[in-house]
Amino acid sequence: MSQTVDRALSILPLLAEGPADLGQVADRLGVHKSTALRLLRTLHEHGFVYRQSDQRYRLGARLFALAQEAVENLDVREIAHPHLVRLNEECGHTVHLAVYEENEVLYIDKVESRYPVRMYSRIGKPVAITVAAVAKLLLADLPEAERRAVAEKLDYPTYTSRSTPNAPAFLKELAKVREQGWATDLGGHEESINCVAAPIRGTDGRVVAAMSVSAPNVVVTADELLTLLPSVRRTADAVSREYSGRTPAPDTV
Amino acid sequence: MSQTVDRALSILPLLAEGPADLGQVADRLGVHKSTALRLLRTLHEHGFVYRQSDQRYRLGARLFALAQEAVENLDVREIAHPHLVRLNEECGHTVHLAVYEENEVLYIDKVESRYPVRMYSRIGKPVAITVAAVAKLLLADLPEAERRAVAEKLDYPTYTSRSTPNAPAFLKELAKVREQGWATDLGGHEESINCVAAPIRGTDGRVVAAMSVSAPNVVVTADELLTLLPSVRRTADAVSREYSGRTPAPDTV
DNA sequence: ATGAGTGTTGCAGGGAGTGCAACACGCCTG
DNA sequence: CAGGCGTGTTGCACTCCCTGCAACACTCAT
Repeated sequence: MSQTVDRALSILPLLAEGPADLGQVADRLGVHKSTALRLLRTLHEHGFVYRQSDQRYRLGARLFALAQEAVENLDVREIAHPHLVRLNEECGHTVHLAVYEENEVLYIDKVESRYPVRMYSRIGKPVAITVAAVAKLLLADLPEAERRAVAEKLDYPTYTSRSTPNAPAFLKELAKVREQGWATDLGGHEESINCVAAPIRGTDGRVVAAMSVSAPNVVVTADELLTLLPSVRRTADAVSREYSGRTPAPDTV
Repeated sequence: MSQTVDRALSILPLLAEGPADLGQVADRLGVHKSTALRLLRTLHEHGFVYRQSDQRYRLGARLFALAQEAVENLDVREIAHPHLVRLNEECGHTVHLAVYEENEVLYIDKVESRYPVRMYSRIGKPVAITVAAVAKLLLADLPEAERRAVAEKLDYPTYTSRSTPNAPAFLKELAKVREQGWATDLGGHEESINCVAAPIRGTDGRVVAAMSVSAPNVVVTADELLTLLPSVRRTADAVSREYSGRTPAPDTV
């Protein structure tokens, strides 16, 4: 919409890949060096990029601080956190909290497993949207039209033999998830990792977030993990109640 | 430098305080609504802001994902992390890693205390720069001129009776820290919390990061905490060695 | 020294962003 | 239901700000 801003913002993901010098930035933006320089300067003044001692640019600290502030302001996260901790204390496995936003699902909170063998994940990382249990719950609740549109647009990488293969299969799975009110991912992302997830709803019943328990099957089998479903659902419901009670106007997140 | 970009970027910290609608954004920027709208649209397209169901804007997920990616790419952090974990296993207290960047010191990694009573802090949060032990180490290593300039410019909030009161006192403290090669914060930020910190150096001997162990004095007295100084220094030195060995060109971070 | 490779700085032209005013919409009130 | 707010949105001229160029400064190699 705004050319200058558009270019400036395009620099950031570019630098996220790693530090780059002026020439590289200019090339990848397709603009003159002097133009890139001025954009970088503006970003620099705001602390969004940082200039290393070797003159190359990389993402700056302010960006990081901003993001932290943003995520801390998410109501659901704040409310859910103690519940996640309690669930973790109860079962010992990794507990995740995720939200949906603009074709992406991402973890906004996490409590680490207390077992030595842990699942790898990180807060802020976009989730494997076609297979993750939390993603299924969040997408299953979208309005029909949007759900179809999103499903069509997605890629369906075959992480494992049990990954969701394509849009129709995904939509079918979403229908099932929507019906039953909970979801699983049994080795669809990583062969040896299983998850079981439940939705968190706002006052209007819309799914605002989803939480899951994940564990590698060297620790517990899929069947054993499924026995945790009731406590996961109980926890999610408790969060829903608290969330609904506290927020007067229901936000999408 | 670039007006449009400048304005657009100013929106982000503004939204970090909380969601805002178009009018509020326009007012605080001092521009016409239509201008603000176009800036917000551009930010939106890049996923930096998100539009809630009530039409208000807040910071978007991409921002968060970007920041995570950025911090994961920091070499020091990657190298230091296992060492921090080991130190935590050894002593049980909260371990922090911090860097300096453009008049700010911020935590880039943290291992939580294993004691029930913990110090509050968060990754990405700017550190109380005039009192924190890690901040002292990072600032003490700046070139004389810059160090003075920064010290003059800072505020000196009196968090407690033992907080650094003003620039001269701070510079004196920095000189001492520089001399001895380690630093402490004994109740300068929170009355009941003590820290002991050591520097991490790059190939050229410049301080690139600092790490600390913190504990409330209900868990250990300041004196007891000081007995950990040798292991903190040992750990920091180990990180320094590994970091120097691995990075061919020394970066400021 | 000499050159290639950087990053940096005026400058003039024109395209891009700006503010205005008018419009569209939802929401409340009488 | 009409009317009146308070929003967010769009078209359109004007002009200002951004752009690309070319020349300059600087640091490394060889």
